[in-house]
Amino acid sequence: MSMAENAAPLHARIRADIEGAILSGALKAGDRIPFEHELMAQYGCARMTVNKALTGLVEAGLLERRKRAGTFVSRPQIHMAALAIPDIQAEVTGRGRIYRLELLSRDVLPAVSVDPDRMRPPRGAKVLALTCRHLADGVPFAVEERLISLKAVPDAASVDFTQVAPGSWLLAHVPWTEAEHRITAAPAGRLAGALGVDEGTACLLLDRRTWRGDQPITHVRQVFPGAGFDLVARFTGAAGGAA
Amino acid sequence: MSMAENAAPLHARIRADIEGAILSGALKAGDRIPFEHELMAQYGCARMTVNKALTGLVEAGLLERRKRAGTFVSRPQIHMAALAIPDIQAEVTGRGRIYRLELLSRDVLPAVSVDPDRMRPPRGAKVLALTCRHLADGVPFAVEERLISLKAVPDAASVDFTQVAPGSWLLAHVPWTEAEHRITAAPAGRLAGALGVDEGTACLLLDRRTWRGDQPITHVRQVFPGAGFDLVARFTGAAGGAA
DNA sequence: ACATTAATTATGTATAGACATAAAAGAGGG
DNA sequence: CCCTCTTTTATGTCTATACATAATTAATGT
Repeated sequence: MSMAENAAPLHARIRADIEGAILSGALKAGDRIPFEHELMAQYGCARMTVNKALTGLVEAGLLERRKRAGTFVSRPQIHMAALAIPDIQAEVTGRGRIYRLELLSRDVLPAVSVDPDRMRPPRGAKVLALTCRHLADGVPFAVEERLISLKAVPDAASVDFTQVAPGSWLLAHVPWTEAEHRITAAPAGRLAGALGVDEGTACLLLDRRTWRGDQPITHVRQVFPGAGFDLVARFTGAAGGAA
Repeated sequence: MSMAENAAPLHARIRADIEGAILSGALKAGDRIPFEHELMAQYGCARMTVNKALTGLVEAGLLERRKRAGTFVSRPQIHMAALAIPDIQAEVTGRGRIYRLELLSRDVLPAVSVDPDRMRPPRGAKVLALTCRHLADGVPFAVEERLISLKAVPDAASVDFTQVAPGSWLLAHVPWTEAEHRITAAPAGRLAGALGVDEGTACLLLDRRTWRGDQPITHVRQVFPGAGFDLVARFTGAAGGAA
């Protein structure tokens, strides 16, 4: 066979056709797209194949379907972006710089309220409190203060956090189901010394909490001197879909 | 029939069972789950029904499948969060405060590079340059400097931006396909006066660009005095799935 | 005229079977 | 022992059909 046959499965082609029509503006929000039986005639396939394509587009939020009425293009996307929360070590080495970690303090504390208002606090549990400094080429890049619930992550007690960054270790060892990130700007304040900047220097504060079910896992505040670090979020509108 | 039959379709139940097993920790990353023919025996259904459940979990990123080998629980989720990019007016009124908009400047400029490195600049096109101040209860809440491509959005030339916030108007009138957000911390600098704070005050800078296809639409820099504003991102890990 | 009931229609779910495809395991040949 | 070829197996795709469900339209009874 010399012809370059269509490699993509048919349901993916149908899906791509419709997705393209919506993205290009040929189909606008509220428009009705052809009925399943029309599409199956158009593509010469079974209804299940059309249905698979349309079901996928519904899950991706591009279409809405109403029985007896038909299938319609959804209203514009929810205004959200995919924000890559950085693994600091990867971030530093990714810029071709040498990463180093310093453990400034390590304590086991009785569980103060790791989670002030959101979910039930771990009663009687203990908490591992760490302060770390991340360096790039020997220059302070970020300082983090972290609490780890030893009830949720007992293994953390025996890890040598002078070797592994707590964030990387947790990421690899502890799955989480919910996370909250809070991004603020603030002066360096009492961390100015550790960061090697003036007290008034504008810094990016990244507060991050993770849970597994309703059990808190960790709460970390990372402080980046403003000049050295941006958080970047890229978003591809409707095209992105599920993945 | 007095029994409360299972309302959920079977494929959703199968999916929920597996999702639950992964979330609860009964199944860990890398574990193999039963083959399709085992699941169809277990649930007493056809293979297509099992397949639909598993395909959905693959699209949600919970499972990976390899031919001949089987179906496996995926590695921990990609570390991304859904970050709600705020509509400032909604943000202010949502806090029960009175919103007011001031247009500080308005110019039509020849198209300087709206997009320095990413995508092709609009040749010969003109750009609408706006500077706005957002106030909450009469107090400066944010200042934004915005460029709008008049080639992409010719209607913008005739809009009265003393009445409508440019961001809200664009959101309602111009669909976009790609966006990039950059979050930084920086001192207030030359905008200190407009914000009513000291020059050195730590501020949150939100740089935001949107495109439609490869045509730039707008580029805005919004500056928030650090004390008044946080960006919050919530993320529900594996549980959330596609939607 | 109005409420109730029945028919119509598009989508939702499920089935049993078929063939294609990719990857792992096994068999043979050098 | 290494390389190649064949077989096996689980997933990937697709079909044709069936019945369920929800919403609209049409028919009917009072």
